[in-house]
Amino acid sequence: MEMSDTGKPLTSFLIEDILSLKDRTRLNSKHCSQKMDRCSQWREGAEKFSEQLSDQEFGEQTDCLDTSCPGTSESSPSSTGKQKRSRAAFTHLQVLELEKKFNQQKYLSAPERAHLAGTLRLTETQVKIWFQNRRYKTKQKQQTSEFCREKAEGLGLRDKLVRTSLITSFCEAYQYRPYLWDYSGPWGSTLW
DNA sequence: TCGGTCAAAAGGGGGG
DNA sequence: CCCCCCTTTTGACCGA
Repeated sequence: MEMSDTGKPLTSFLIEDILSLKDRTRLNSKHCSQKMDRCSQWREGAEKFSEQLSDQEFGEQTDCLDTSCPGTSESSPSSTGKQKRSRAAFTHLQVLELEKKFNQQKYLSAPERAHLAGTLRLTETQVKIWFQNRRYKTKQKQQTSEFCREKAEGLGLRDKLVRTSLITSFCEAYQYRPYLWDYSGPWGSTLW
């Protein structure tokens, strides 16, 4: 189990990050209503894993990884002829570990990728594509933050109503995309 | 059950 | 090969 400088498992920080979405989604609930449940999936998932990890060290515990994940098992071409493209739904734990690694480094070498894939019971391609997509999402998020900050700066502090309106628009646009929310974003934590 | 919606895994083009 | 940059398609969920 990899530890942070403070001695806490790195995994716990990820869980804290995900759990922090709880308060934000609650703040956005007046815009969100029904779609709140999608965010709830993340929260509930994080809470469940938080409980799991408090009971047992993750370490070499791999049997809790969902091997029924469609993408992890080699999908042999069906005899029906036309092959339907399948999209694997990674488990929360797989995503947690991928996120943990991504927090450490944005790019993986081939050996690192192979090791991670083996640990998570994913293919190397899946890990590669996941990192690729994740980098793209991060970039999108940064661009969004950048854009919104420039907007707010352009308005200055004199008109907080306008700024609030902008922020509200932002929240409405990205309420269903938690990964786009910048934790230490341009408006800081006071916004949330 | 069915259609709408969303996130995200995978596809694919272009470049080094 | 792998990367970025979208785009497509799928799986999961929800309300009616």
